[in-house]
Amino acid sequence: MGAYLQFGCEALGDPTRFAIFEALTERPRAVGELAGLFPVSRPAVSQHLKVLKDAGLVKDRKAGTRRVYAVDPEGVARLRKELDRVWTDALSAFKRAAETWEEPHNA
Amino acid sequence: MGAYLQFGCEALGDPTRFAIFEALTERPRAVGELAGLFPVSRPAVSQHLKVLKDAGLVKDRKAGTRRVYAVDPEGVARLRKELDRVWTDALSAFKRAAETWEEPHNA
DNA sequence: ACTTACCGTAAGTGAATACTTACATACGGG
DNA sequence: CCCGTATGTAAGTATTCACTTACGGTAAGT
Repeated sequence: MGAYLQFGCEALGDPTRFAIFEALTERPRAVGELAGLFPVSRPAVSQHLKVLKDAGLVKDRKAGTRRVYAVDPEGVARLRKELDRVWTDALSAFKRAAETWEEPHNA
Repeated sequence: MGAYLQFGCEALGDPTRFAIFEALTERPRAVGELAGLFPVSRPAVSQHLKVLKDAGLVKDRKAGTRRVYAVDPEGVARLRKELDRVWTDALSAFKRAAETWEEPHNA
């Protein structure tokens, strides 16, 4: 019953952006600190963070002149739940087709 | 601890490709059948299926003149496990930073 | 054998997007 | 105040990548 959901899997599609998110799963970090971890410019990191934030996967907080980003547990839980549904459907589809693997349904 | 993994999250980054994968979580389908479900050409579907197959998320089987694709439970389980680690890290990072996040101690 | 159905791949095109540099803004320290 | 730090945004570029059409190849039906 897909329809197409955008929930945030797109946000993790880019390797650099995924790596930035993964760095935030270690601890909250400022933008400049993140930029030092990857071979991209600081503005590029800012743009990736914007995508992650729009997807609800991270949130930010002002700390003096710096801006600290951290994972947003709410968005993370939501994405996890959506994906868990997909994985469950996938595995149940496999079990269901395990024996009828011989006859594909046609349209 | 990162390094950057490619495990297959990229494969689900594209909406069309994700929808194709989701269609396979319902039941195994032939290429032509999948192409009938989305407003893209059949070769486009073939290319998406190649990406999904290279990521280990689907497998294929010849059935006469048709080729039937189905979810690969092994690759699905692997991706699920990897992502579960990420989600776990994310939530534990949140709990660890929960106290220092809300109210910065005024000084 | 000829034909039809089904599919993968090659090649080329167009659009999405990740990246850069340049600029404007907010904060804190001297 | 002035200055250095830290960041977001704008604008432009370049590269990725999703898509199409064209073609070749295989399997089944007649």
